[in-house]
Amino acid sequence: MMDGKRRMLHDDELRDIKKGPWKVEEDQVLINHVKKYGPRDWSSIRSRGLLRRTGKSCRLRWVNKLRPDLKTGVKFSAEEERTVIDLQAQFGNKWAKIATYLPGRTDNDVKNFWSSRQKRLARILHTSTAPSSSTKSHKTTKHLQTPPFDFIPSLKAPKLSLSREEEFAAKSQLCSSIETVPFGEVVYPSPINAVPVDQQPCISFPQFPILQPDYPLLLEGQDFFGRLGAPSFLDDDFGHFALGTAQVPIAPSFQASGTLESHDTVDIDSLIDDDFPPIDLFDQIEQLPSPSHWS
DNA sequence: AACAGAATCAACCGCTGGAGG
DNA sequence: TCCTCCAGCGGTTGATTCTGT
Repeated sequence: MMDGKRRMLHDDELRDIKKGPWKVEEDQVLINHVKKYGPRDWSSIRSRGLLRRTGKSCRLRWVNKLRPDLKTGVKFSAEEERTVIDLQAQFGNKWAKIATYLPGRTDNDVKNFWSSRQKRLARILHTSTAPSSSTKSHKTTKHLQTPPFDFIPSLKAPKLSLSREEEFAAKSQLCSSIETVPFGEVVYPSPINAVPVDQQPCISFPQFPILQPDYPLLLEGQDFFGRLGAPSFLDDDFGHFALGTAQVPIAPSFQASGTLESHDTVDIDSLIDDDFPPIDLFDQIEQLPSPSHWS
């Protein structure tokens, strides 16, 4: 419990703290501090009266904005996107860790990129599942029948901080649940079916391979859902994630459409950036059988 | 041109863990 | 051992910019 005097001092300090956008002069002070002392002793900046910012705020400003090696104003390249998606699958939302693999990018950059992507994809899926609520005539949604995506909002990411045992248990549960997915039969290309359980696509999700151009279609389908934000896409629980991974319906859908064969390939870069996810995806989903035909 | 909605960005907040007294 | 301080991290929010209608 603080005594009154110290409490008052604390409140005064709080009142004296400046927040909000940084001015050029403040930046200059901060840069000068770093030049003199290095990127440390952030709280001394305020205690010595140089700035009315908290040490925390100073550090953040330096790390996210003033550091000389930052790629400010440069959009994420396709390669960087791939890296983030891959590493997010490996490490989960460890943005700082992921950022260390991306020169010139901060954890904030990565985090913003990811959340922006999640929002976009969630919106795309939501739009595709609620055609009546949209007044916009979108070429991919206007004909949409009742899509089998009602389960998606209940998806949850695997907790990537799981212990190896927990992860294995979750993976096992995930694989065993595949058979109950309400999309009917699961069709995997035989090479995938041939691999051991713990290497089948439904569970290798967080570790999908470094992508190459002309990657096989069905692995692409798998990767597509990785791109949807695996493993935290729409952020729910791992058990339902089996449904959410939904490489399950996609592969049969592509096959059923008769437009693509399992050995077909797609240009991976076409799935990234502005056109990702491929808008045609929903045309494929559209062709899925209605729930009354599932059994 | 005006507006709405989406996307992006910057900054804050709360929490955690480590170091040091 | 406990307490305090600090650095760092992830989540969230609000402002600004962009884009489509």
